[in-house]
Parts: sequence; C-alpha cells; structure tokens
Amino acid sequence: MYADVIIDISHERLDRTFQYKIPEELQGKLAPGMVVSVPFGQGNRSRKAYVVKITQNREVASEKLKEISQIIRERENAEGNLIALASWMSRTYGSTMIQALKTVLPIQEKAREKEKKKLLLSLSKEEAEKVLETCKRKNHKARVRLLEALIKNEELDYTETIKQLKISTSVIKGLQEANVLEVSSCRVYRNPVQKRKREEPLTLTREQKQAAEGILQEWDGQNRPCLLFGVTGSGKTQVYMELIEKVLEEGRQVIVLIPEIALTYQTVQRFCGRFGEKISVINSRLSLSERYDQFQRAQRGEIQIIIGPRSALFTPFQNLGLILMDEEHEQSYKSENTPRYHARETAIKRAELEGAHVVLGSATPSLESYSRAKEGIYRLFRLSSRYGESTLPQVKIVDMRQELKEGNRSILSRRLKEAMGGCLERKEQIMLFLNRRGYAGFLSCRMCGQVIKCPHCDVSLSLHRNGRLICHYCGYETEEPRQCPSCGSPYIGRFQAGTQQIEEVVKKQFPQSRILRMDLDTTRKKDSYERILSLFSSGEADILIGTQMIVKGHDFPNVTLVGVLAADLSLYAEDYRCAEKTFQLLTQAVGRAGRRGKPGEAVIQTYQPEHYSIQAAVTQDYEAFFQEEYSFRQLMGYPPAGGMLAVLGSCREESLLEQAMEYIGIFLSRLPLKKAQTSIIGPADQTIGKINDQYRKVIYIKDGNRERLIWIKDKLEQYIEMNKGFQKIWIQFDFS
DNA sequence: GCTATGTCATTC
DNA sequence: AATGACATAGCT
Repeated sequence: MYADVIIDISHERLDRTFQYKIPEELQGKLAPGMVVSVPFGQGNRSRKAYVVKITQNREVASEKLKEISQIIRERENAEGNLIALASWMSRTYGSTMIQALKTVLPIQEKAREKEKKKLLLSLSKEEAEKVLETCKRKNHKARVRLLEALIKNEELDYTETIKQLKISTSVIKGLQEANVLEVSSCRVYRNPVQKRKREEPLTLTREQKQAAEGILQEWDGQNRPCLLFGVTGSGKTQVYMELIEKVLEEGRQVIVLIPEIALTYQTVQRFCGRFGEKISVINSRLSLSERYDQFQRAQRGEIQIIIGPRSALFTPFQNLGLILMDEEHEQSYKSENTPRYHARETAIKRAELEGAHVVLGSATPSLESYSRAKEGIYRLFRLSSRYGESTLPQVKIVDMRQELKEGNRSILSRRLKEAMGGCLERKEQIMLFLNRRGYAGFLSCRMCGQVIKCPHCDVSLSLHRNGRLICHYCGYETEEPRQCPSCGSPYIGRFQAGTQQIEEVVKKQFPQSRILRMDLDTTRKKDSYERILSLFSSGEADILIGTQMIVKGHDFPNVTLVGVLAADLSLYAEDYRCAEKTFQLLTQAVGRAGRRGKPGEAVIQTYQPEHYSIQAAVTQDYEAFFQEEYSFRQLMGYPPAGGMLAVLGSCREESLLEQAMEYIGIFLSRLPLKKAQTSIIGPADQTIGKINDQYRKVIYIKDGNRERLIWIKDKLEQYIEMNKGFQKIWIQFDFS
C-alpha cells in the first residue's frame, strides 16, 4: 500500500501530492486526514505531511519511494472529511490544493507559530566586529551585509532578511557553522474571553411549527438542503433553535453561519441564552490563534454549537449534524481570496460528505437558491406572517426628480421631512439609510469635471468632516486641496451626500433631535458597533443614520419610520447582481419599520421609481421580482441561469497586464469551443480598475456547463504556467 | 586551486 | 521551503 501526501502547506512549489510507501508497522493504521512525518528531499529531512489518499497504485519508480516514518497526529474523521472538502474546493473553485487546505484546516496557525524564525548573534558585538573585519578583507560581501545588519539590530526576521539583503541560505548556514550566529524560533499564545446570560425558549407559532416539522421530515427522507423563506420578523431564529435542539439530542453538532455584519452582540446573546455553555463564537476580530483555540475546543468535543461567519464552516466537529446558514443571500458568504468559494455550496458539499443537514434561511433568497428550490433541488418552506401580529409597513415612494423640479434641493424630500416630524412628536424612533459608502461625499472640479481620486486606487476619495480626503480601499489620506490638481481651477465642489452630511442636514432641520451615526468612521474602534446599537435600542437617540450595516437583522421595536435616501445608488454598479442587491437592501430596510404591534412607515427616495427592483420592494413582492430578474439573467446567460468564470488579473505595470490579458483572450478564442455555448467577454477593467497601485483587469467566460468552465480553467492554467510572460501577473479564478 | 556566492532544479 | 549540484568571481 502507498500513501499520497502533501508536504506541509507552506510553499506553492510543493503543491502536489508525493507518494510514500507505508511501512509494515503502519499498515492499516493510516487514513486520509492524518498528519505524519516523512523524510523529504536529498537530505531526507523529516517534514510534516498530510495524508490525502491511501492507494494500491504505485505512481512513481519503486527506487524513488521512501517510507513514512511515523504518525504525528491521529485525527478521526473530522479532519479527513475536511481534506476531502478541500480537494473538492480546489477543483471546483480553481485553486491549488495547498490554498484549499490552508482555508480548511485549523492547523495552519500552529504551523505558523513554529515557523516564526529569527536570526541572532551568538557572539558579543566586539567579537562580531572582528569577524566583520575579516569578512570585509576577504571580500565576503554577503556575510558583510548580514553581519552589519545583525550588529545594528541584534535580532532579525529570517525570511525578511533573506529577501531584503539578498542573501542565500548557504551564507547563513556558513556563519551558523562558524558559530557566529544562530537561528531560533519562537511562539506566541493568547486566550479569548466569553460572556453570557440566560434566556427562556419561546413557544412556536403554528406556522413556525409546521416549518420545523416539515424540515425534520425532509431530513428523514431525501435530506435535501432546506430553504426557509421567511419575511422579516417572521421568527426564523425560533425555527433554527428548534432544529438545533433536535440535532443536539442526537449527539451531533451544529454550525451556525451568519454574515459578518449581522454577527452582533444581540444575535449572539439569543443563542448563548438558549444554549449556554455548549456554544462558542467566532468573529473576525478574534486573532487567528484565538480562532484556532475555538476549533480545538470543537475538536475535543467541549462545545456543540459554533456560531460565526463564513470561516466557521470549517469547524472540525467530530459528528456534524447540521449547518444552518442565516441570511443565505448575503454577499459576504462568497470568499474574496483564493479559493473563492461560496459558503453555501461548500456547506452543502460538507454536509453531503458527513451526512449532515443544511438549512438556508432568508427573507429575500438569492436567485440561485430560490431557483433551485423551484426546481426541487432544495426543499422550500415559507413563513409568511410576521411574528406577534405586526403588519408590514406602509411603503411610499418619492421621485426625487419631481422633488427637484418643484424646487426642493435638499437630500430630504418633503414627504420624508413631514413623516420624520410626526415621528419625533410621537417620541418614536427613525432610521435613515444611505445606500452606499464609496459613492458618498466626494470632491469634483466644476471647471474640468475631474473627480479627485486616490493616486493609488481607481476610486474617488471620500470627504470626511475633519476636512481630510480618505481612500476607503487603501487608507490613503490627504488634505482637501484648494484647487483642482488637474486644471488648477479653484472651483472645486463637494458632491452628493455622505452619512456625515446627512447628519448635518438632519441636525439643522430637527435641532432638538438626538442623532446617532453609524458608518465606517464611527465603528472603527472595538465594540463601538455594539455600543451604538445598544444606545439606540435603549432609546438614547431618536434618529439613527447609517449605511448598509444598520439594516441587517436588528430588532428595534420603537422604530416606526425608515427612510431610504437614495434607493437607486446601488443600481449603478457594474455588476449583474446589482438589481438583486438593491431589492434585498430595500426589502430589509423596509422590514425594519414597525415591529411588535406598532404600525410602520417606509419612505423610499429614488431617481428611478419605475425600476422593477424598486417597485417590487415597495409592494414587498418577491415573486414578481424573481420572475423579472430571472428572465433577465436567462437572457444574458448570467448565473444562476448560466455559469460564469471570471479570470481576474492584477499587476503593477499596466501595459504588461494589458498585454497578458490580451493573450489570454486570444488563447481562449483558439480553444475548441462553440460560440453558441461559450461566450467570452473582455478583457476589460475590473469595477475598480486599480487598488494599491495594482492595476486590475478581467475576462468573463459564460457557459451553462460548469464542467466545461472547469476544463477551460485547467487549460488556461497550463497556458499561464508555461509562459514566462505571466510571472509578474497575479491571476485568480472566480466561479459564480 | 580554493572558497564564497549565486543560480537552478529537485523534492515521492 | 530547503537542499545539493553546478557555475562563476575573486582570492592565495
């Protein structure tokens, strides 16, 4: 028998399996997912390796094969399944196995801890100076460089030094043997904190009960992924808890996925209150090692439920029973790093591998999920009435073009002002929602029309109240210029409303009101997010102004008015999903108004009142929106009607990138593909053409057949690998 | 002829 | 990433 292993997961050059003989004493003891140590390379240095496959087929010459030396860690099924998942991910999303393993395995952190290597002098400075002199005399340039740096700094980072001083490892080895310096490795540990409080389970409504029972039945039968389509405020969380309870009874574990932005104290409290000690939380503010600790606890069986964003999907539970995905339509479930996996598909795959169940929940399901539910691939359950008898809010639309025609130049329409006045009088709360951060508050020249942009990124700089211009992508900051940098004209003007400006306008209009603002500026500090929300929820303020982040899943019973200030802003994004995004945001925003009995009102201000995504949001008619949007996607061959592969290229040199992407285009056009099935678009600039001085371009390949897209990707990868011209270019693949 | 240094391919 | 093989520069 032979074992295919992956050596460590540190370098892309080693991104393939290596085959080893399984020695007599380990026969039958090895399984995929185990960590072993093997002799590797000419020196037969022993290195850590992951067993990926046990096989009878020998793939290399017998004399080349070495034996596995020992098992470092026996991991039961959990890790084996995760490795299988990683291999699926690397195939499906076009990444190397190493990259996939890195995202999936919790081990990464430990490996990193160990490999934090440093260089130290083992002689006194005076002695080192002497050695330095002799090296200078002998013209040992590399040694001189290294010694000078060491005498100056006394401690240096191993890999950094090699890169910066252009020193090869043979120099370090030489000096090490001469007892001039030593290489040491160090580790860092941290421990996380937890907080909790009690909460009683609520009884389910009839509708909730029906859904829960239906889902349990499906689990016993076909066990398809279940989509729980429940309008805002219908109490999906109650159903989740019921299901979790059932799974725990069977002695199996649960992963609850939540979009990062909704992962607040409030949500966590509800789960912690119900499940107490069994639960643990992961969020992006936890350091990698803290996250690793949580994974360890899960592996040891100390916790039964984990709640967290995308990455919590890879919690190594021993007997996973259920993956729950709340707000299933959220964009944040799609990873931005290679492998660019979608947590929904990956969750379904993991559940399939481990015989677990999947439940997706949303008030505005993604087109992907809803269409699959319609085809019967997922099972659909509905919750259509709001919890506690509250009615859906009345929605009014305001055409801002009309408003302008009639002489109102303010960002607040007359109707909204009126409604706000009434609301404040009744001592009820208001939420004002602005659609987009990036487009808010920029400077432009009235003479030449130039927008003041970030010199490193292809985005306009945002204006902040302290008079500074800030780039939201790279953090670049500058003073507000007195004249236009391109034509020198002093007539530069501020354009459009950011949350800060809205705050000023509202303050002027309603001087008595207490206002809270929530955006990137005010939530930068730790816990400030929770602080603002709890201030608002306890009635310390009348008006909450914010971006996306205020509309997600917060329950404020005293909010009776929601104002959407520029509903169509998100429609102008160059993304085939922009209509879907707009509809989802508006529906959620509207759903914030009037819970727990009080009638609510929503005012939507827009320049495109006739757009179907806005119309459908007003009538809260998901079905109508779905029909319209799905036929658009079908017409254009966009997902979910067709598959799409984006080839993303980025590079510091624009001309080089342009050329490379051009070549990719030519290569693609020469592949044996039928025009009717596969269409190629581009190359073109990405939505943001430059970030951090890296130019970004993209080619889209549309094809209804996913397998063919993968085939194209493989061909493309080979081509890129072969050509030296692509070395400076960073290529990523993105399937959707 | 020797050593230090850099470059390159290899790793089951 | 780490190693050794090999080529080359600069020394005795």
